[in-house]
Amino acid sequence: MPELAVSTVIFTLRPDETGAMQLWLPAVKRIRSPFDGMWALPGGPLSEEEDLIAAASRTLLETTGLKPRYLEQLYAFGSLERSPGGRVVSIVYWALVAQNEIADAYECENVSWFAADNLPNLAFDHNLIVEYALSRLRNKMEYSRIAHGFLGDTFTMAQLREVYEAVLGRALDPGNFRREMESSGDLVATGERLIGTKHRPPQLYKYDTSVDLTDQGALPTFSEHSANSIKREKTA
Amino acid sequence: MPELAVSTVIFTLRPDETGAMQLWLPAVKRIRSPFDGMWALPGGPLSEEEDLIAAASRTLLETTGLKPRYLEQLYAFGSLERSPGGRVVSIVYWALVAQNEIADAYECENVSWFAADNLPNLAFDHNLIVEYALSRLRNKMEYSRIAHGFLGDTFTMAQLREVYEAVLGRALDPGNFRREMESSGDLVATGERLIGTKHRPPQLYKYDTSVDLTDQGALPTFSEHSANSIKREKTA
DNA sequence: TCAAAAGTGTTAGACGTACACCCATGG
DNA sequence: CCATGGGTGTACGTCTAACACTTTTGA
Repeated sequence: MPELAVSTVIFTLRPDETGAMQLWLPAVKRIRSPFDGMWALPGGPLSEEEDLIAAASRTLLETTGLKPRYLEQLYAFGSLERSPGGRVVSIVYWALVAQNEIADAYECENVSWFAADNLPNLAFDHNLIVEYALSRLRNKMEYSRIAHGFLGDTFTMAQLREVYEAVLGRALDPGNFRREMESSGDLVATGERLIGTKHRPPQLYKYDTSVDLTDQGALPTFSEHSANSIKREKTA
Repeated sequence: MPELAVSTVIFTLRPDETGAMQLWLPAVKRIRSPFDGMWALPGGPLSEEEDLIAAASRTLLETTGLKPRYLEQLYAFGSLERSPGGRVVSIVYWALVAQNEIADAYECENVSWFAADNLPNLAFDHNLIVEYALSRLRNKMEYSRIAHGFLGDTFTMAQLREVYEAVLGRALDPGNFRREMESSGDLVATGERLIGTKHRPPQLYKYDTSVDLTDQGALPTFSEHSANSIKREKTA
């Protein structure tokens, strides 16, 4: 019977040299065959007494020291050729974590973070999997409110917009973006302002977690921070 | 290690008493514990030497005698409680077949078709799975061209519209629908007309299979009849 | 000639996009 | 008072929904 594993693509945003936000993800170094020494997505075999999402969440905790702000199943990969030396079916999840929550302690010899657009050759079909996770992330960014998975509990409109811009890879009109977000009903102004900027102090917002719709499919509900919400999805 | 199975939700459209199209799907009668005697989604354990999608396709062939016109992975279900008596992880696919292709021979004591909105209690969590498959079908109907998975090679604009109306559960404006479909570039007029109606004979169309885009994720490509195509997805 | 569906035309409103402009703060 | 981003106003083009209307067939 085929072996069953769970892996997770974990995204966060980090500023690059110019200050622009960029997607990063962690990989772990393999310490046995096949692909010994190569970087791979964090994960491992599914144990008998563990839920799929629990396995993904545990993997994430072990790799980053974090609880995810968003976690969703991506796809089950099971083609015959994907693992030399033995059939493996991998159920892959993808997750968002906030940059400011990442414990530096977890950056070590066996765990390393890479820019998503500058990955090394990964083990197995993991480069393909990351590409697919990226497309899902970008797609979902357009119609759901997952963006705050990258952010702290409060944030300015500009910070929120930077998340969208980094993920979608294009500039957005600040005025239109503001109106769109405000009319969505998902945001609540905290009344406080961010001070210390060298310009007009921006309003701080948080997400409205009171009205937390789940998907129409009513299925992969994840609510670590009530992160989920769906209007409609356009996927593959 | 958990057992690994593949199941498939197979949709087709049948006219009800009033002539309106309705979604139907086949179930198979279980002949062993657990849930002995209950109806369940067609499927079975994944063998060592079989691709996931091949297993789904085989299941479908055994149940309906058909090759699917559309086939896509739905979700991997793996909660601990879903199968009394032993952990089972099910990777579920969903499929579309054309009504006129279904061989009646496959309707027997152990395989029966049900209206999707009038299902019996199914084994395991299969009612939940069908609900999820339905939401995915409805959602995907709005932005992709899967509709012809229910139809023969040629069809009239009205037949195509009936598919949309049945799946989405609402009436669509014939004029606007026509323009939308024509401007999509996916349809080609065959030049022939359907005769024998008691009104003006409608144009017959087929799908343009020359321009067959795959999804942006570039992943679950299925092209039994070049059925795939994606613009954007909105899902859970 | 009538019914019924095929197929075309037209219009009003919603919505997205672009961009001009004022506001509030630090330096 | 200037630079900078925060925040607001507005107008134009496109898309969509609604519906009137003409066309072509069978009966």
